[in-house]
Amino acid sequence: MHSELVASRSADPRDSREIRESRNGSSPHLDAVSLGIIEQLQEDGRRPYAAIGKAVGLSEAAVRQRVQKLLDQGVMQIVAVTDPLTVGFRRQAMVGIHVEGDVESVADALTSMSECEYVVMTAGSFDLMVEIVCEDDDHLLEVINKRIRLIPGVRSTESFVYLKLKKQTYMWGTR
Amino acid sequence: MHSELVASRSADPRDSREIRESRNGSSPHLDAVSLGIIEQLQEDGRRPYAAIGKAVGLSEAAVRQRVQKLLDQGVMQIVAVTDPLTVGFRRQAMVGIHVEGDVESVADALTSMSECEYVVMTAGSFDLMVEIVCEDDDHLLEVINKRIRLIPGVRSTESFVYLKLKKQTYMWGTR
DNA sequence: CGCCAACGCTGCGAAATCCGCAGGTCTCCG
DNA sequence: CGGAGACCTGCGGATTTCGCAGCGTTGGCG
Repeated sequence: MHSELVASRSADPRDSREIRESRNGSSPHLDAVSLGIIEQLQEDGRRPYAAIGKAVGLSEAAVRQRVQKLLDQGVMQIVAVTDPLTVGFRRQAMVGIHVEGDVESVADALTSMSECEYVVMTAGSFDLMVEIVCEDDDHLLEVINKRIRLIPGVRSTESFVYLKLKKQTYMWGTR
Repeated sequence: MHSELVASRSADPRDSREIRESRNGSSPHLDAVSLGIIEQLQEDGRRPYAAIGKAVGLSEAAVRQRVQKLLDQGVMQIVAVTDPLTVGFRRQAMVGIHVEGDVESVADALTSMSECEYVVMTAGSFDLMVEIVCEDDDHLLEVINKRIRLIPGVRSTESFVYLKLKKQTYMWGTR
């Protein structure tokens, strides 16, 4: 929690916009303060705005506005996460997919399936990796054989059924 | 508040404890009400307790106590999640691991590494799958070659570098 | 150069939420 | 029967959230 983000000079929040952190060069420009806010919320998604403000050096209202914007922009979401196996979804699997043709369209088809929790395009022996959450074996079998394999462009798949989730964190930057 | 004799079944929250949902047979017993609470918080991690209470049929205080317990027990956590690529972590990869000997001990070693975001034991051609979040290529290379491969029991690894995260949700049960 | 709109932060009451606690019910034992 | 434990409700007081007005800075433009 002692994030020394705010050093001497940049004590004034208004400087932060111009800092242009070297690490992020991607789409939505996130300055050090927003990163700090995200970090706070990764530790506790319900932390009060005032407490976050104290940690990053901003007023309560400013934090609230920033959080709202981050949420609206889709940069982050504040949610409850669980181990699905604990909550009653008994079968989970990671599925690697080989694609021929347009990878993106296959990815989109997978994205629209509610059982696909996580879809990512990769480099390596698979073109796509998908995490699937199901109620039971029948459900899993149906999803893989009767739905995923029928998507145009899917050449073959390989499944890795989850036996035990050992770790699941959301604390980037906190380390 | 006399005990409404036949309150249309399970309208009384106290019934829920005995229902013993058939779907979950796992460790911490989650009844239908707690599942409902989790569902609410998966939609919005900051939803007020009173609103959740109204949705699941419980008082504000009761919801608060349940949420606290779920948090304490580690059944769920309320956090901000982002696309790491947006937040400045430029290299991410899924790594499949072949293990000889005790899988659990290798899993524990991986779990203690801060770069490992997600560790799961699987059935299939890999024994373990790990998601790794890094700052850049050098960092990723170091983690894979100089740390993971040196863990006793790791026979070989295969990496899938992330090109693009297409979907990421936390809405089990909401569907 | 000066004007003005856009943006982001602060400060401040009012309203809503959170929090701790006392009290009641039900169940499970010895 | 009596008591411990689990869980819920209700209720004030403390805290937080929310909306809005005000202000300084930035950047476009005549």
